[in-house]
Amino acid sequence: MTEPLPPQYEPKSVEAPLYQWWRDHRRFGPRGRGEPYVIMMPPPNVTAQLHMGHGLNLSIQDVMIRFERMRGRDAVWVPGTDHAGIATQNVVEKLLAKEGLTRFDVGRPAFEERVRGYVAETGTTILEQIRSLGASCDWDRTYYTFSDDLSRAVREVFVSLFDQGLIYRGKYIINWCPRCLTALSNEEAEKEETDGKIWRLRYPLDDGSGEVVVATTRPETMLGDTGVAVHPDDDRYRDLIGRAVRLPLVGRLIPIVADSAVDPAFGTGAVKLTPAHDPLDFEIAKRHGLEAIDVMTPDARISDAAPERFRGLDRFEARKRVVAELEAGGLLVGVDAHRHAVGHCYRCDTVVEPRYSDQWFVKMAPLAAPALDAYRNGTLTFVPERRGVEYAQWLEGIRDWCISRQIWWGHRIPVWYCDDSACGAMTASRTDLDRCPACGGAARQDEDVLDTWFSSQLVPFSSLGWPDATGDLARYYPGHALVTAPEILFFWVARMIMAGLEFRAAVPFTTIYLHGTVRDTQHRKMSKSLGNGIDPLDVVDRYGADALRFTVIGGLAVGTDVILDPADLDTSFASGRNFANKLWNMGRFILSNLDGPVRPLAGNFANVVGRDELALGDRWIIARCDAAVREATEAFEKLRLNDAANAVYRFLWNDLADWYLEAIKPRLYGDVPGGDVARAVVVQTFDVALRLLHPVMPFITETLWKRLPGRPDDATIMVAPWPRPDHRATDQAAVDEFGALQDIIGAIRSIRAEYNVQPGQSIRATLSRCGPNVIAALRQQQPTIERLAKLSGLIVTEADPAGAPTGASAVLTDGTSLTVPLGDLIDVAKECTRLGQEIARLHAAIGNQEKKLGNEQFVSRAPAEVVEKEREKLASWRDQATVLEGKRALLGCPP
RNA sequence: GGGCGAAUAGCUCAGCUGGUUCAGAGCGCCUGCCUUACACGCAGGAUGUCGGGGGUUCGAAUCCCUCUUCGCCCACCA
Repeated sequence: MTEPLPPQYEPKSVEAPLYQWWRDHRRFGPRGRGEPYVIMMPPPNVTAQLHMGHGLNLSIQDVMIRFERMRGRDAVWVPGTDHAGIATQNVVEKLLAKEGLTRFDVGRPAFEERVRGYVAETGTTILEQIRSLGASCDWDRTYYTFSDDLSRAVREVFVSLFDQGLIYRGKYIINWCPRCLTALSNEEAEKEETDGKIWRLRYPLDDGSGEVVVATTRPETMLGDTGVAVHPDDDRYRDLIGRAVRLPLVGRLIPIVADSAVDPAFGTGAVKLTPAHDPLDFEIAKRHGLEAIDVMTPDARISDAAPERFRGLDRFEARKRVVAELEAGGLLVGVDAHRHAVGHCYRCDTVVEPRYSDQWFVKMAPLAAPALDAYRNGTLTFVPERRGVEYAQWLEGIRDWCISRQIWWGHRIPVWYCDDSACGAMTASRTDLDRCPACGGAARQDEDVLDTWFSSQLVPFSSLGWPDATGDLARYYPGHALVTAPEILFFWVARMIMAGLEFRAAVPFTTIYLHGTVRDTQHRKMSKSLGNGIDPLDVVDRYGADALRFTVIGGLAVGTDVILDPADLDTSFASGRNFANKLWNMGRFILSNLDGPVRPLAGNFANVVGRDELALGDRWIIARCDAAVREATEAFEKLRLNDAANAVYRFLWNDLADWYLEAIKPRLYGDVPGGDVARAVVVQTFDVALRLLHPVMPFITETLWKRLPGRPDDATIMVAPWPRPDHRATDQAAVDEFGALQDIIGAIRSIRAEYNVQPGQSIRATLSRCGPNVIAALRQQQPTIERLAKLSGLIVTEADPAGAPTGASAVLTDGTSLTVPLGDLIDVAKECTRLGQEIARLHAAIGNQEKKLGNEQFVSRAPAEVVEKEREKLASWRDQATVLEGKRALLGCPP
């Protein structure tokens, strides 16, 4: 690794050897050292390749991990799991396509084996992809839905909850996806505001003496009506309670019941009851002993329970047909537009059908209570904070969790039923059964599988060897942070917390960092189906992992979305790409100028090189570097990763590269003495900056850092100590003096540009009215000023600029007067205008300031400090204006 | 319908506890430079009634109210 750096920054040639080296050395970080710091790895999508969301997620996590490791903690990733939701569905569909199968070709156990194999295969690839982003995960196994550990844990948990009576089975209205042919949890049925209609239907009384008008948004369900409900206090219907109506189209006689769940103000105040297809109807019907008639097949066609002419019709077809027939029969009173929330399947977006069905549930209230406490007592920290409110609200209103699914992959429910109907025992078991434990007869396992999140919620401990409580579990549980997208706050995060509290008596992590979504310029979520995605590996290929990481981290305020333009990668990733290149070239420049002796600095910036040997620029860059250490450290600690990244960026580019490196060139080249000190300082500050930046840009920083002098071959920045602030570096005088120098150089450069002075053309400048205390300092910096402002000569004088030659001029904030004689380049009229504008600007500011200070209220009420500062400002501006007016007079400008 | 955010340069966004980094950054734009680390660069520059209106305050991009517009979460009013 000691060959000279290639002149061109080539991401691949930087990343490939390091990646290999990290892997060979298994040196991503310490193991078993210090206090552990654990980040839960969210589900990597094993279906094909990472998407930009993963790129973002992995970058954030890796920054946190690397930061902690450098601070001496044993930071690890706990492998997450691929869940059987959208991701595994994709896996399965790919597998089916690959093997030319249809979903019904395969028996469950055999099929699970194949899924398992495929996942293991692609999982390895995904690991490689994850690492190519620079992610320092040092685990080498995949942990997926069908791993044996997880299967064991699932049974353990299921049986435990079952034995406590927290899992039960029953017939309830659940959300049903007619396309996936399975039950869904409430969370999986995504509500979407939809413009629909509400129909008012006429139901005649059985004796023809009148009618009830009911309102419905799903008229087709009337085929399954078994009653009509009204509010008991509703005067309009009081007399009808207990009577019966003749259900149109079907002819069934159904009762009118009174129930306070009915809102008399909504619709017509009368609700048709379809207990098999609506949760509220179901509740009401249960209270009144009404039958539930399921009029739909699993794929949402009208079933045999309905009159023959409707059978087999799709639900939406049936809706039209029912409405048409009612209208024809004069039974349609009216129809209104109605906006309401309709559930959609989160996997396939099909409209969910509420369906009466026999399913398994988890009783959530007892599990939710401790999880809510953990938030309220401050154990859990959400970043950003407001997500905690969502978390709490969800837990407060939590409903029982439907965990059974009728899909053809997943963990089977570990319950066995006795074949003998006389026995009828139902047994939950950790091991497979073939006989009924009660009567010894044949037993068969429940056909349904568990909601994927039932297993996913166990990952924080199941992946650490649970139920074995020693080893990794003892060391790494409870963990610390989870970084994920807010979409799965309820699906996954909340449930992991509940499961952790229930089975390990501790929350699995205390910090929950919820990052934003990656979107395109139209603010649409990036997705494969829309084709607006950015493949992070493509970005890595073009610009490098460091550029990708810097772009997303630097442009990411906590909890906000990241907007990237898939059509213009060059622009989207420009900040990271440019910075990577800049850093590379800074490294090349510094490393190629270390030929002379480099004296080490002890500690961060201390004094093997004596303080009196340091030049102003040295003291300044050391102070700036120390400030960057403080800023970056604080920002990382607060998880304000963008602030941290940008703080280091500013230090490296705006301070180190733009000013310090330029300032020390003569010393480095040996034109002036002090090269060894300059080398010591530049190595030291660059080293510190590389370490600060390493969490964000691991590859370039490692590559450059390893080549700094005095590094053993196997040294790695990954475990280099995190820079600490050093009070000895603080040097306000140097910051002020160097700042003045920057102002002077800036003013001269402005004049050069203003008058189009060609770079080759040498000019002179005069600084006058310098205070006696700064004049010595300025004279010392004269060569630096001349160099950076491209002057052929600089006169520094205490005198007033009286009699100064004609030239362009400016005044600095401390009242120093700058004059640049330009000979025939000068345009007196232009200069007069320029000065006039500047003076006008100052007068305006002076006017405002006088008004402000003339305000008795301000002077008496504002803190003395503030008032004093404002006075100083005013004095300085007046002084500047006076100087400029003098210059104007000298030029003979018209007043 | 309930809860919560956001609106700042052409674009994407910082601006944390009201007052010296208060109007900023990156990209884009304009002018001049291939200055031997870097043209993915250097130097200089332009651009904003900080969404509208009101209030609190000596002082508001920042705090309060209100309106407008977007967004997120939740919700069995059929």
